Amino acid sequence: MRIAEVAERSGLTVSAIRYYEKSGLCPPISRGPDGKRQFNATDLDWLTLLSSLRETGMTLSDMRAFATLYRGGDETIPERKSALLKHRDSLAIRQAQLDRRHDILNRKLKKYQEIIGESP
Amino acid sequence: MRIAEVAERSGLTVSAIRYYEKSGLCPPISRGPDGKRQFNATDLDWLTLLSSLRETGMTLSDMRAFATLYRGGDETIPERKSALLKHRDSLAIRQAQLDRRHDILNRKLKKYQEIIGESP
DNA sequence: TACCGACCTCGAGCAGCTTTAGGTCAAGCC
DNA sequence: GGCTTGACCTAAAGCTGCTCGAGGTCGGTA
Repeated sequence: MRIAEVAERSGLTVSAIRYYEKSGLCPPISRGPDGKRQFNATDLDWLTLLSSLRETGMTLSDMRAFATLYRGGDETIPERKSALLKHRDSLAIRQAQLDRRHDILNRKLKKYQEIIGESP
Repeated sequence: MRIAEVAERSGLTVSAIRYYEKSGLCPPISRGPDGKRQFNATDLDWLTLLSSLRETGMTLSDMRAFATLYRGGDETIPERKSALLKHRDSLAIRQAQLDRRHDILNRKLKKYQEIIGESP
């Protein structure tokens, strides 16, 4: 699979994928005879998970820790699970915060509405 | 009002407030005889709104544009309203995205659960 | 009087990419 | 065959939005 396709499917950008590889977030991707990266399904899955973690606010350094666990094989699953649980909690907090901020925006919009007096 | 109090109430950090003033996101805050910033209620309101916009993903440059409109007085309210509407839409999209990512995390957790076989 | 805590400025540092410059290679067209 | 196009490559600099550290000024208090 070409890098452009992986980018589209994982939700990362091409640059971000290269950056992630360079900084050790994913194992070195195998190369074709022309030096181009050739991704397999496992690479795609991993990058998609990384994309989810990143988009939900995990830092690269936490992701690196998670990647290290991953390389440790199945016996690190309980640790990985608790890392994800912790992250899911912080995501829930963040989502609640966004909801509140959303409300504030709505109230502000309502005020503007009252001032200019058009239909919503 | 002291800067520490404004920080706590608005949700910004002390450094961020100073940074926002320096980069023209809020009008110059009045100073006491000792050179310290003295915030009034209007300053607090504005910074709280900025905080909401920022936390929901608006860029500083968009916030600057919004601040410029604000300085233009009441006749810019329709423009401000449409800016906020647009931003609220993009926030909703972002929230939906987060929900999907949240689901992905949950599925991954479920898999781990099945592998290690404990109670959820 | 000497220290503490809260503020100040300015400049450097940091995360997490993105952009740019300069290059390789295969495929498609004339 | 030669030329262009487009997708990829690397390394390095640039960007955003702060944060942190150094070094300094106050007012209050033991």
